[in-house]
Amino acid sequence: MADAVRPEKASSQTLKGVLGVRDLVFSGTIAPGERLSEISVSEHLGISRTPIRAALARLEQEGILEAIPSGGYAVRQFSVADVADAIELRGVLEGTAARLAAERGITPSCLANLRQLIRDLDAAVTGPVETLDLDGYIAFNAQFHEMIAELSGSRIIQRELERVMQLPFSGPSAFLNAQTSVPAFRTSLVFGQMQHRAIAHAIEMREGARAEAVTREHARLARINLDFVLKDPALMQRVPGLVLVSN
Amino acid sequence: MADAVRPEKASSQTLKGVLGVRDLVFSGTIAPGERLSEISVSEHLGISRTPIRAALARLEQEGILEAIPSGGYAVRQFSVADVADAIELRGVLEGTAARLAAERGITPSCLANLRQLIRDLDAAVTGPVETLDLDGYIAFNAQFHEMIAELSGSRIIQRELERVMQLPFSGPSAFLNAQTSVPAFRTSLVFGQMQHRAIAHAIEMREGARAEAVTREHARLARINLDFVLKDPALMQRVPGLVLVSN
DNA sequence: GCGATACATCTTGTATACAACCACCGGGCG
DNA sequence: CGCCCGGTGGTTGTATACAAGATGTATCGC
Repeated sequence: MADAVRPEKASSQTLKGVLGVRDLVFSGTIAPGERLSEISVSEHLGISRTPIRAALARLEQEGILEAIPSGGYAVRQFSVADVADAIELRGVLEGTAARLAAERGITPSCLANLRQLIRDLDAAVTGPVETLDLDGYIAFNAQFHEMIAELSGSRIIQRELERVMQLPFSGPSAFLNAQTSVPAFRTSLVFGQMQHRAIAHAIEMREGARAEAVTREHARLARINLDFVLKDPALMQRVPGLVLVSN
Repeated sequence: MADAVRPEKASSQTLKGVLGVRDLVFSGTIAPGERLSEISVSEHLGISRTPIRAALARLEQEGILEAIPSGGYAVRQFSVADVADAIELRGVLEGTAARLAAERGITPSCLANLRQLIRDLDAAVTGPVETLDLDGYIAFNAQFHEMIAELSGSRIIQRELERVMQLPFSGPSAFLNAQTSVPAFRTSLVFGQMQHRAIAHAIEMREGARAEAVTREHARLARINLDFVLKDPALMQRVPGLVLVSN
């Protein structure tokens, strides 16, 4: 999603390889645990082995592939516990980012942006549940979490947070798309937005401990959504990364 | 140090490349911010460009190089604040690992291992400060921190913790080597060991909050050591990664 | 004299050919 | 009949050759 705007070093073929293999994995063409050979991938995508090699290495550090001891890569397999841990980890890191933002203070202009974002999110969830602007909420929600990372004022934390969110199911919007049709879920967005306000307020008031605690708890919303989605196979298929989860 | 025992996928040439470039960077041959071209590195190490390319990509995700927008890599430059943040980050992650270990509980055999490690560390710091077994302490200390990561019972956390420790100055033993000659430092080891005991006790007693808090604070010892080392250029040179720190 | 454009050189990105390694399979020997 | 050993296929690891892009410089025009 946001990865499309990351030129980094992949000019063309390598990027094609990354995207292609990602699709191969998330579409379920290659089963979790299955080994994938450079040559077959390169033939399948019509790209030479060299960029495929680079793409595979990238995807390994991205977390959806794992290196095999004897060489080569296999599709990484996740358990439900892994997903829960990834969510917990995101909560811990975002909580730290929020705490640092509160402790170190943020500039007035940043505060203005933060408040604007809160207003945008408010607008998206205000009114009767039927008229919620879900797409807008998802976009602003992603922006909000991105901003928390920035406000920490720490390149190191920011970088690590970006890394953790690369896992397909640990992002803040991972389970949102799946549940558009579930009524109870929509009201939970309102609750999530209350937490957003609390986080922003804590940062503004420089209440570090509160900012951290609330942000951590906020991430556990994803955990709840995960449990919910797991009960319904139809919903599971709408969460892209969940094909990697075994049991 | 512990990287030598990581075959992963680098059989020979790529590994040589990683080690070679690492040395080039840490020896100060290449200044922070300086661009390093594949061809010059490949000539310098007598290796073809292909494995060098892989090595450079590895070192980028390891954190000591950064990708240049126009292609290629440069030696990453760190500020003192970055180092402090990396230490904070390690504390947060280790704290989480310790909390999870406490909350989820550990097996009796793991507990026995943990206690044994505490005894080993005790033995290394017992007695007059002149006779401290510093090398032993460093080794057991590294083992202790590794064990905390394992006890979390989470592959995800463990993997992330390993990643963060790859930064040369964020490991638990990063500043220990440098200060063998400083008397005041040695007594701080005793204090650190008290924290080790508290962490182990908290995990055993399943006191998650305490385990997390103490482990976080324990990491800040490194922060103190950092401030101390920064005052003395002679000491700075004994911490390998500190050549990457600019101001 | 200054700016812009075109060229030259160096850089990385890509493709392909070769070598080494691992694993599997078959046959022979104990 | 089982185990060990050697061959063979396929895989990844490495080297090199080529193409495309970027950057810096020099020259030409204004």
